Amino acid sequence: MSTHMPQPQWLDADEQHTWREFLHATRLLDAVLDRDLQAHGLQLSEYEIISMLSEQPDRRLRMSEIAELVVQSRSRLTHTAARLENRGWVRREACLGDRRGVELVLTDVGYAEIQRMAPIHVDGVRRNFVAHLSREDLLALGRAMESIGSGIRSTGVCDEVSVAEEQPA
Amino acid sequence: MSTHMPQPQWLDADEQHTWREFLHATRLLDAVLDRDLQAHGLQLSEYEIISMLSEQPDRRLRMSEIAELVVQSRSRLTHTAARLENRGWVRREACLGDRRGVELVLTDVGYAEIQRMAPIHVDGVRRNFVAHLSREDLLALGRAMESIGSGIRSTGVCDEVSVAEEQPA
DNA sequence: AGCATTAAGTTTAAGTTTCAACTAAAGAAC
DNA sequence: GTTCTTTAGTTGAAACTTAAACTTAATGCT
Repeated sequence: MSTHMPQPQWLDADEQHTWREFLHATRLLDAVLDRDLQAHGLQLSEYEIISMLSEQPDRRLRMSEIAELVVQSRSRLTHTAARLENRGWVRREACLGDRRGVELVLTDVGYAEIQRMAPIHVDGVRRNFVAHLSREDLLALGRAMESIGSGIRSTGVCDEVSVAEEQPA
Repeated sequence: MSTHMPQPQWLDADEQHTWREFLHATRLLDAVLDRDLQAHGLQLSEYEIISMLSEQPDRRLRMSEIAELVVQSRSRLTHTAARLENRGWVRREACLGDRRGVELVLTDVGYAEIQRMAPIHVDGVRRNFVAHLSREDLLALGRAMESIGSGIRSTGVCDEVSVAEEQPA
């Protein structure tokens, strides 16, 4: 190492290329998946929340757990939950054992809704994502993303969007 | 029910796992990269625009070209460009040859700004993304993302967020 | 040429997300 | 058992993004 990182260590051609394509592809992917759901009146970020709930045995999850799972700030989740609640797809319930806590519960209407959406969404994921990966690549990608994810979680997105230390100037 | 698509073809365990990790990792990645830039007063989406401009030989690009490159709606780009213009980092110029067109030009101040940001951003990309990929995985990922990207571009994000046909009911 | 259509950008309002401040409860320290 | 700190979640305003309507110019068609 050095006293202070003289060079920022640029990306080489392959690294740069992969990063570019990755960024661009993820943006496009988000856009199409979102658009397909929006055509049925639901945002991808809302879908993700409901989807998480639907997979729980009791169809309920604490706000803070959801926030971590879907990588949203607590504040954002509060607002989104309010919207979903207004549509009658989820319900807020006090959390037994921790009186600060709130659980989001998927209603029957909400459950029906996700059942209806899921095939549409999955089809989009298959056509736009899975279909382009060989089995081998699929597995390698899974491992890579796992590693990237845990790397970030460990070095801290911290809370919310986290406070980065300001450089000493 | 219809004659079409009897089963939606669910994802198998590997596919599901990879998709989950992918979605989660990309969200985290976006969050950390954005946070690192925000600490210096710039959003990732703004950075991307300026970065594209800085790579052009004449540091200029048409609005519509930028919009495609960074996958933003034209409207969003108009607003963002206005913000950047207010900070003095870009300038709007009429487009010779097409009087509807507008070009965004990176100012010297904007150029200096991106020079300052680039090392920070690249460092984040390296630590949180590149560092987790073997050379082999890196290349495979590059190819896969290329394929995903062109797949989506061909089947149409279309314009803006595109209009999906409503199902016949 | 003359009219319809498409493309490039902008605008305004509505919708969503972020940011910072806030309430309330749980844990820790003493 | 207070007091201090941390955690959970909400709130309201500001910032940003989206959606739809609109302006202007380029293209196509006849």
